[in-house]
Amino acid sequence: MATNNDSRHLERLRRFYAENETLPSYAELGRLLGFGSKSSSFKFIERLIASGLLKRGARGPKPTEHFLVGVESDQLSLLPLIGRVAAGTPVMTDRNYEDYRRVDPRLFRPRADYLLKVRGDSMRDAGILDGDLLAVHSTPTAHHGQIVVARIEDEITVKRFEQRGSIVLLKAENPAYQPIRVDLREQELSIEGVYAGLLRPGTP
Amino acid sequence: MATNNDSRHLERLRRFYAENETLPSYAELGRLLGFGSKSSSFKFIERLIASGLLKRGARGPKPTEHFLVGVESDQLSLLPLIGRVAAGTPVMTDRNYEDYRRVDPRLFRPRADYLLKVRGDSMRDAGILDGDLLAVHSTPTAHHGQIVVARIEDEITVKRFEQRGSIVLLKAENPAYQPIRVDLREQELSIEGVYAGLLRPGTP
DNA sequence: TGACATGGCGAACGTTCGTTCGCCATGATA
DNA sequence: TATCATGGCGAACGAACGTTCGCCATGTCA
Repeated sequence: MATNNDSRHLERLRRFYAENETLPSYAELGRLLGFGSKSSSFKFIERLIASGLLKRGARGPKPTEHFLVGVESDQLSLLPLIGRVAAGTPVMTDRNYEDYRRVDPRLFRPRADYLLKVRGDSMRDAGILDGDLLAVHSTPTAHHGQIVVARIEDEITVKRFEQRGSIVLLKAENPAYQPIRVDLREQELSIEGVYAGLLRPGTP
Repeated sequence: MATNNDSRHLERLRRFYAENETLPSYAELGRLLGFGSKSSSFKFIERLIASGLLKRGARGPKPTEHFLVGVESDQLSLLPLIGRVAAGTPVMTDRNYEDYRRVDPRLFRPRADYLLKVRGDSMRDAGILDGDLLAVHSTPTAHHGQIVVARIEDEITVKRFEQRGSIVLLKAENPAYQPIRVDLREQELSIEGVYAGLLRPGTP
C-alpha cells in the first residue's frame, strides 16, 4: 500500500541504488529519507517487500525485477523486451513485456526505454533486419526523417516518418514495400517511440 | 604479486561476484576459499587491492574495471570496446581497449568477448553499417560461411569467410567491394574472432 | 465520539562486519 | 646456513548491521 510519501521515497531509493549498485543499510536509508530511527526505515522497506518491489534475502532485503525496472543508471538497468503487442494496448505495458535484457539504456541515443523485436525486412536498407531488437525511446512525437515505432489502428510498425501538413508518409527502407500514407484528418496515427539504436543477438 | 594460488582464488571470487552481484564478506570469502581465518581473507584482498583489481571503499573493498572484466555473468559484465587496433598487436589486448560497455555477453551467440567498432560499409548488405559495434567471439578458427574478424598482414578486416583447401575467400557483403583472395601457402591469415552479434548506438 | 490503521520515534538485542595484532610454517635468497 | 618475504592461523576490537519491541501522534471511518 504505497502512499504519496512512499513513492517519493522510492524514487530516492532507486537513485541511491543506481549510484551505489546496492541497497542502503537502514541507518543510511534513514539519513537518505530523513528518518530519525532505523525502525522507520525498516517499516518502509517492509512495505516495499509487501508490494513486491523488494524481497527478503540472506543478509537483508534484495531488489526484484519490479524494482530494477525504473532504476536509471549508466551501470545496470533492465530494459523490457517487447515481442508481440497485444491489440489495443500501448506498447509500454507490463502485458507486453516478454522478457528483460540487461543493457545500458544510455548506450543508445536518445536513451532507450524498451527493446522491440523487429518482424519483417521492410527496413532492410537501414540495416534493420528481421529478428533485430530495436532500441526505442518512448515519446509521442516524432520529427520529419526519424525512424519511428507507430501504431495505425492496432497495428504496430517500424518506418521512417515523413510529414507534410496533415499528411504523414511512413516509408519503408526497402524498394519492395510501398510507403504508407496517412491523412491525420481521417485516420488515427500514434507515435509510440523513436529509433534509438539496435541490438542484434547472435548468428546471422 | 599474484601467485598460482591467488589466481585460482581470484577465479572463484569472480564467480561469486557473478552470482551475488557483490563481494563476499571476509568470513564468507574464507569459507569460499578454504581459509580458517578472516585475516587470511583480509590479506588476500589486500593483495588484490595492491594489484589494482579491487579498491578500498567506504564499507570494505570494491571492484574496479580490471576486476569486472573477467566476471562472466548473465547479469552484468563489461565488454572491452576496440576502436583502432595498434599494428602488430593481437586485437584483444589492453593496449587496444578504447573503452568499456556494460552489456551482457550472453545476449550474443556465441558469447561475445569484445566489441569492435566497424569502419566502412563493406558489410552493408549483411546489415552491418559504419560505426556499428560488432560483438565478436574470440577464437582462432572459423567455419565456411561465418562472418569473421581477420588479420591479413597487420590489417584488421570484417568479412564473410569461405575456404576451399588452402584458398580462403574473404567476401564483402556489398557489390562495390571485391572479395579478398588469400592463399594460405603464401600469405599469412589469422582469425581474430567470429561474428556474434551487433550493437548500434543511436541516431541514424 | 470511539476504534483503529498508519507511519513515525527511541532503545535494545545479538550477530556480523572490517580491521589489527602477534605468531608460525614454508620456501626462496644471500 | 642464516635471513627474510610469503601466506597461512587465531584472538580481539569497536562499529555497523538487521531485527524486534513498545510508545505515540495523526487521520480515517464506522
